[in-house]
Order: sequence, then C-alpha cells, then structure tokens
Amino acid sequence: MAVTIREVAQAAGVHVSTVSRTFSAPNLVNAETRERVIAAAAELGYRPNLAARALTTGRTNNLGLIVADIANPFFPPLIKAAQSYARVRGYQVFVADTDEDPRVEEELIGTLARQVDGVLLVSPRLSNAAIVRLGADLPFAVVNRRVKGMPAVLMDVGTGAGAAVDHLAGLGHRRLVVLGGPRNSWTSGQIRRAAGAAAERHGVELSYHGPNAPTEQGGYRAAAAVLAAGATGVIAYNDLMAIGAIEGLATAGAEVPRDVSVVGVDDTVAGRLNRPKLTTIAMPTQTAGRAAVDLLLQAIDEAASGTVQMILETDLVVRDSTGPRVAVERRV
Amino acid sequence: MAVTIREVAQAAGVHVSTVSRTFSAPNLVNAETRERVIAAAAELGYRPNLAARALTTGRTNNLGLIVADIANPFFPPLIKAAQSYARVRGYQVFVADTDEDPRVEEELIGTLARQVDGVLLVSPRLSNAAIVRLGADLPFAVVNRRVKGMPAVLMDVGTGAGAAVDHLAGLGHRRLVVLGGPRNSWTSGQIRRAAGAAAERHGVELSYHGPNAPTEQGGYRAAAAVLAAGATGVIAYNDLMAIGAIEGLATAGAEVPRDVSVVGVDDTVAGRLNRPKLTTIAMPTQTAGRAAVDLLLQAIDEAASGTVQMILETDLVVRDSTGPRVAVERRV
DNA sequence: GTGAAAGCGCTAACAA
DNA sequence: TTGTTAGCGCTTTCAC
Repeated sequence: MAVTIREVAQAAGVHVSTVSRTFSAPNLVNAETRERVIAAAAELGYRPNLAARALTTGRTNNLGLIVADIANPFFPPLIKAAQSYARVRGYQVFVADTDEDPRVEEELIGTLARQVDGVLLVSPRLSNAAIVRLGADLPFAVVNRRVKGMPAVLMDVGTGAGAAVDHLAGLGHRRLVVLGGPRNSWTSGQIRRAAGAAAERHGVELSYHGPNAPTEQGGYRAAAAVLAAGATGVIAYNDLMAIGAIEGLATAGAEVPRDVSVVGVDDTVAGRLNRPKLTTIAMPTQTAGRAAVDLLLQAIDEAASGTVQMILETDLVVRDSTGPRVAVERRV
Repeated sequence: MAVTIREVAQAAGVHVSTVSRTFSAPNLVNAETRERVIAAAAELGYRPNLAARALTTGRTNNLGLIVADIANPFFPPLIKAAQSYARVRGYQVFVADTDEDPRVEEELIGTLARQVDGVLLVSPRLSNAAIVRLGADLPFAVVNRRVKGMPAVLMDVGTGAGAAVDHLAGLGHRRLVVLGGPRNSWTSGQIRRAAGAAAERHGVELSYHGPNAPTEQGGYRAAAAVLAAGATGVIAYNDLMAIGAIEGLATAGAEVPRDVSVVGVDDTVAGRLNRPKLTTIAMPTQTAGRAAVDLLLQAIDEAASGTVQMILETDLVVRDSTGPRVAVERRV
C-alpha cells in the first residue's frame, strides 16, 4: 500500500494533523518542524491522496474536458493548451469524446460530475436548455456556444465568415452556398447568419445546405448540392469538410479554384497541407483553450460571480482554394 | 451539496449499507427493497461519489493516458480509441501531454499515481530503467516500447521499415538515410535497426541522422543532411518530419520524388493530404489504443499475471513521394 | 504551534 | 436479507 500521512507523522515524530498542515497551510507550522516533516515525507516518498483530500475539502482539483471528436484536427491543439494550462494551475483533466452524440455528452457529464470541480464543454452538441439544466449541478464553461449566464469563450467566426463573403464577392462570385455543420453547432449558426448578412450587403445570392457531418465525407457528399445550386463560391463548416468538398467537386469535373472557390474554417494542419492550399478562417484554438480554463477556474472559485463571455477574433487566411470567377462560357 | 447515500437511505426507509449494496452487489438485496432504493435514488438524482468509493475499495476506476504531444496527429486517433474503449469498460481517463519532456512525464506519473488504477504510456520518452522503477508503484501498459516484464503493445514498424527499404532499393536507390526521432523513442530505434538490416541485404548504403524533433521543423532542418549525404532515398521518423523534409528539400532545389524519394511513418491525415501524397508506413493506432487499454485492465485485475506483449503489424502504403532513381546527369 | 477528535461518502466485514 | 460498526486518507475545528 502507498505511504500515508500517518507513516510520515510517525517518522517525523509529530501528529498527523501537523503533517497535514505542513502541506496545506505551511505557515501555520513551526519552520523547524516543517523541515522535519518534509524530510520524512521525501524520505518515504509520500504523495498526498487527492481523492481523500477531495472528500473533506470538496475540491477534487480535477477538470473535465468534453469534445465532440478528439480525432478532428480542430480539437487537439485546444485540448493540449487547456490541459497544459490546467496543470500549471494545479489541475488534472479528464478528456472525453462524445462522438458527436448529445446523449453521450449528457451521460459523460453525469459520470464526471462528482469527480471534477468543473467541466469545459467545447463545441457542445447539447441544446442550450440541456446545458443550463446540467449546469445547475456543476460549474461549466463553454467554448463556441453562447449560453445565458454561463462563462464562455466564443471564437467570433461571424466576422471571419463576413470577410470570406467579402473576399468571394470581390472575386466576382455571385452565387454562394454555405455548407452547414452539425445540428446544434453554434459555430455553424454563426457562419450562416454572418455570411447571409454579408451576402445581402453585396447583393449576392446565398443558399444554405445542411446539416452535414463535419468530416471529409460530409463535404464530399455535399459537393453535388453545390453544383446543383449553380454556386461558384462555397463556405464550408470546417477545413475537413472543405477538403472533402474539393474532392467531391473534382470527381464531378469541377476544379478548384478554377470553377469553384472554396473557403474552410479552423485553419488546421489539414488545410495547410491540402493542395490547393485552403483559404480558411483561422480560429484561435490555443488561446481559447487557455482562456476557457481560466474562466472555468474563476467560476469555480467565486461560486456565482458575474458571467464573463470572452470573444476572440478570427482571421480570413487567403491561400489557393479561392480565385476569380471565370465567365460561364469558359467553364466545362 | 450533492445527494449522498444517506439521503437515499432515508427516503427509501433503509440503512445506508443497503443502498450501498443495491449499487455494488444488487443480487444481495431483496428485489422489492432494491426497487424502492433505486426509485428513491432516481427521484433524488443520486450519483455515487467515485472518489469516496475509491477510498474504501482502493479502486478509482480511472486510467491515466500519457502521450508526448496531443497535437501530433499520430496520437489523437489512439487517444480517441483508448478513451472510448475505457469508457465502455467503466473507466474514465486522464489525458496528459508531456511536451516530449521525460521529466514532465515522470512528474505526471507521480501526480496521477494515487488517482488512477493504472497508466498507459504511449510512445514514452522516459528510459526503460525509469519506467521499470516507476512501474513498481503502479500498473503500467506501454505502447511502442518493449520493457521487460511489462504489458506492451508494439507496432512492428520494423517490418514496415524493411519493406520501405525493399521498395526504395527496387526503385534503384543506392544511398539511403534514416532521419531518426527523439532520443528515447523505441520506434525510432526499430526503424533504424530494421532499415539497416534490409539495406545490408540489398547491398545498399544507409546512414543515420538524428535525433531530430518529430515535427515538420525537425524534418525541414534535416533536409540539409540528406543532401550532404548524397542520398536519394529517405525514411523519416514520422509523417510530419517527412513532410518537413520534403519542404526543406524543395527549398534547396531538390524535388520529391524526382530527385529524392521520401517515406514517412504513421499514415496520418497529414500525409494523405500532403502533395505529393506521402508514401508511408501505416500504424494501427486505433487497434493499439484499444488493445493497450485491454492489457492495462488485465494487469490491474490480475495483479501479477504473465506479461503480454502484443505485436501489431504495419503496412507500407505506396503513394506519390517515392519514385525511380533518376540518373545523376539528369539531376540538377 | 501542536494534538485530539470528528467527519467527508462510501464499502466491507460481522451480527442479527 | 438487513443493520451495525469500523475505517479508507485526509482536513479542520477546537482545545491545550
């Protein structure tokens, strides 16, 4: 069995409570005694049992981090940043994947509930109502979702989407289509709304096709709808989908960017490596991961303080998947 | 405060131990009482406190999963598979990232020690000696490392590397270089050894350059060494490095695969999306993730049973980054 | 500044 | 089949 506080106490010739204090409130213990205790602890290889501590303090020093799909390249940088920052702040993090399923998400929150001090919901697939309901039990912070009264980090994809429409309109495209993501995705809604507004400003036609799976496959399948709509400009929910759409278009004989221009979202490695290099909306994922942990810890510490919603900017990164519209007669 | 076993007991009109049994050993309790307890628990929204349970049982039902770099595309599919399979088996998993630093790895193991039943070390950067020492305290399972007496899942990259050399030699390349990965990487050693043996069989020259950072940057920097060695065939430690090397070669005026053939390892999305599409050694990451959890749980359950080392096959996937050697006079 | 004692939520003998 | 009791490792009053 592992070394406990009791054995350290014995070795140092003090009472257990003194050992406890040495670690949780060192200033309350005589410097000399403290030295002795610390030496004994080091000698025996003592490590506090956090679970036991949690039982009395009510603080586990653990966080939950729930994402839709770990393997989607959008998430790993965020997970990495969140996890590493949490560690600096003294927290370990449970990472869980919902496979894009809201029911799994709810179940996971339940399982995690008693063993974490709070949960980070990244691009949740749950409805706002469900989040609010579950949030009554447990501090939450959400990323890419606006929920009344809840700390949130929002990546303002709307401005990016607007810029994308400006960009496409500027290139002469008159008929655009937005390929939406999963049903409950806030990001997807933002893109649609902002792109719609921008299109109207430019007097450009814009239609919506969705929901789609946020994957290459989803994009590949959606290519048909793009052609059916007669669009020459596409804004896809994420890079993966944009890459899939480009493949799908190629299969149907339409080349990117010659015949159709495609814009992705996220600025993942995938988009940078793809050929043509993807024009995309860059999301500040690492900043978001860090900030979300910050907000969550704040929410945990100050029970019910004022809610903070943090908005991070996004940028349009122009690469090679967008180009000027070519006159109809030259197409096909 | 959260609902405890006591309140459920009161509501159901039974003693706490009966409630406890209803959840941990339902068959030991009268069907009728059980119903009543379950109903009361559901009514109150009771959720067992796993940390408290862990205190008495010594079982946390948590696992640790330590990787070198979450953002490296090799890991996410493995993490996803491991996490999802662990959940099916009733375990939650802490995911931690060491940033390729062995000291962080050791520290993380220490922190996790008392709150998990076992730890999965995926492509560890720690020395074997350190792993054995730390493993005395806590069940481990390792992936991509062979440690005496420890359950392991090995992706047999050696055969893949041999096949890669066969492939390159078959294309006429007579001078190859292996770009190694991090210092303590078992995979890197395997590649070097197997490639060396295969090169000897073919009577082909093979040199080694390493260690390198397992990133695009690392590959980019190593390109100079490739050219200096006068090699026309390269096997890189992973896809990222291969992609970086291709860029680096291009910068130096050498085109892939015209002037130099490059083989990666891992078969990540990155490699599939890169242009030229990467010839690479496919690693069964998802299978490995699942299998490793399996082995770890086995090790946890049967204290000190016979050690299992599981070897998974790898495949050479030929794409566009390798091609026939072109006569010297046509190069440059 | 340190010790004594109670208790966090739960399980596991042991009795009844 | 159910209740009683002790205790897991730790923190936290309260005395001294």
